[in-house]
This record gives sequence, C-alpha cells and structure tokens, in this order.
Amino acid sequence: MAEHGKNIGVIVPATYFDLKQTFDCGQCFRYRALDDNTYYVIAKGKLLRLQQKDNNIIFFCSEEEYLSHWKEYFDLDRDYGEVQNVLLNKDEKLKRAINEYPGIRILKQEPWEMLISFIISQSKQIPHIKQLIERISQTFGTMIGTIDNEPCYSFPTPYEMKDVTEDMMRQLKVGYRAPYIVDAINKVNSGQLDLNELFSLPYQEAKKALLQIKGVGDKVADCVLLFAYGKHEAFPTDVWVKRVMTLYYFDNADDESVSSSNVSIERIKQFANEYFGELSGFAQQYLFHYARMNKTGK
DNA sequence: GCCCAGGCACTCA
DNA sequence: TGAGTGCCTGGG
Repeated sequence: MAEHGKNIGVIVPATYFDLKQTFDCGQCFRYRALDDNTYYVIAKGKLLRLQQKDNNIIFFCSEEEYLSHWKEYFDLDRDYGEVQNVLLNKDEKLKRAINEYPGIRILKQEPWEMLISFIISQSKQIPHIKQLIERISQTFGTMIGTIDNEPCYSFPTPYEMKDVTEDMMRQLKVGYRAPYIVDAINKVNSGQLDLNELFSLPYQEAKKALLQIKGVGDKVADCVLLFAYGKHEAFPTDVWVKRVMTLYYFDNADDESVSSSNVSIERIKQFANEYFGELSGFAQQYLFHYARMNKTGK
C-alpha cells in the first residue's frame, strides 16, 4: 500500500521493483539517472523524480498524481511475485536471468511515443535513440519543467506533429526513418489508425493495425504492443533475444559462450509462444536484459 | 577510414 | 518463402 509521506511524496514498497533495472532494461528512453538510486522520468506529459531508498521507492509527487498517472505507468497493480513464480519453474537458465534482475517491471507507456521511439530504434544503439527522441521532444513538444535548470519537454502528441514534413525530420537526423515517422503522423491524425482502439483489440488484430504503418515490422509492433498496450503475449525478438533464445533453447551444446546455430526468428517466436504463453513478454524482458548485460551469445 | 548497431522495405529467385 | 541488399547517422 502506498503511504503519503509528510510533504515528501508517495512511498511505495520496493517489492519486485528496482528503478535501475526497470529503466535500464531497454523499454524506456526518457529517464535520467542522477545516481544509481535517483531518477527523473518524463512520461504522459509529466516530469517525475523518484528515489530508491531503504526498500522503498519514493515518488516525489502528490498522492493524486501518483494514483492518476504513476501507479499504472509502473504497473503497480500487478503481483510480479506471481509472474515470477510461474517463470522460475520453467528452467534453470530463465531462473538465473530472473534472479539477477528481479526488480524489472514492464512499464505502461504512451502508445504514440512508443510507436515513434521504436520506429527510430531500428539499427540504432540506445544512447543514440535517446538523443533523437530528446531532439524531437525539444523541437515539437511542450516544456513541462526543469532538471538542473535545464528545460524538459514532453514527447509531442500526434497533433503537435501534424505539420511535420520529411525534410523537417531529416534535419533532426533520423535518416531514412523520416518517411516512416511522417506516415505514422498522417495515419494517426487522419483517423486511419486509432491508437486508443488497439487497447480493446486482441493481440493479433492490434498488431495487424500497427503493421500498416511504413517502417513498422514485426519487432517494432511487438515492442509497442508490450510496452504501451500491456499485451504480454508479445515477444519482441531482436538480435539480443535471438542470440539468447538460440543459445538457451535451440543449442544442445553446454558451451554457453557462443551460439553456432542459425534459428529463424519465426521459429523462436513460435517456441516462446508455446513455452511462455501469456507471460512471453515478461520472459522476454528478463532474458533480453540478462543477455545484454552479460553480452550473452556475442 | 571502416564497420556496424535493439529493422524494414524492396527485389529477385 | 527465403535470402540479399540498401538505407541515415554516429560511435568505437
């Protein structure tokens, strides 16, 4: 239960909840670490300071704002103990990944921001993705506060981006992704794609809708469905997940340093779907983060 | 300078 | 249906 600290903010027990693990696991691009325990995050048009302290997380905001914005954002209604209990019994390799990073939570971020963020993410590394999202926010977003006297901008809404052209995007150095972003802007603003409607659609149908956008393929669509819509059947399979899955579930060799086989992404997704079921997205996140931190398979 | 990164679209067999 | 290739850009 969340308590309201005296003029401090809202205090939540850090049960299955670690700020560093949650922010560093690649699902979120708009956070800043002041140190290992203190973070700023920009989401839903708000700026929030958070601190991990004495087995608690302190949200520096009003109780009202915590309830209306952040409780859902951090998926705090879900019992991650239950999720982990199921997954811990699957196999030793997954167990090791979970036990190393038990504090990962899957955030519920804004669909539009996730869509553009993951369109940008293709063939880019995380620092560069963050840089481009920051640039887009500074250019088209709204100023919502400051960190160390530096202004902070919300991620622009589709409406705020309605007049954006391919040239403007290229000037921000998004490269060949510029027409993809413009296509997304047009489809959403014209009503051809209703992002809110996807919440109520089943996974496959929601995915089909997202795939209509240029530059959105299987992987990008799965990221949006998992990190914005909370559709946990999604199993985004990028190069890291492919490496770790091949190594853990398709190689018979005991050598865990490098993978020799070449398993198709389609086969991996099918296996994940049968093996992890409705918890695929959680398993993906534990494995992805573990693989990346340990450079597994590379 | 060269190579490649958390993909995708397009082409050709 | 699958493999091959080009694409912007920045960092190692």
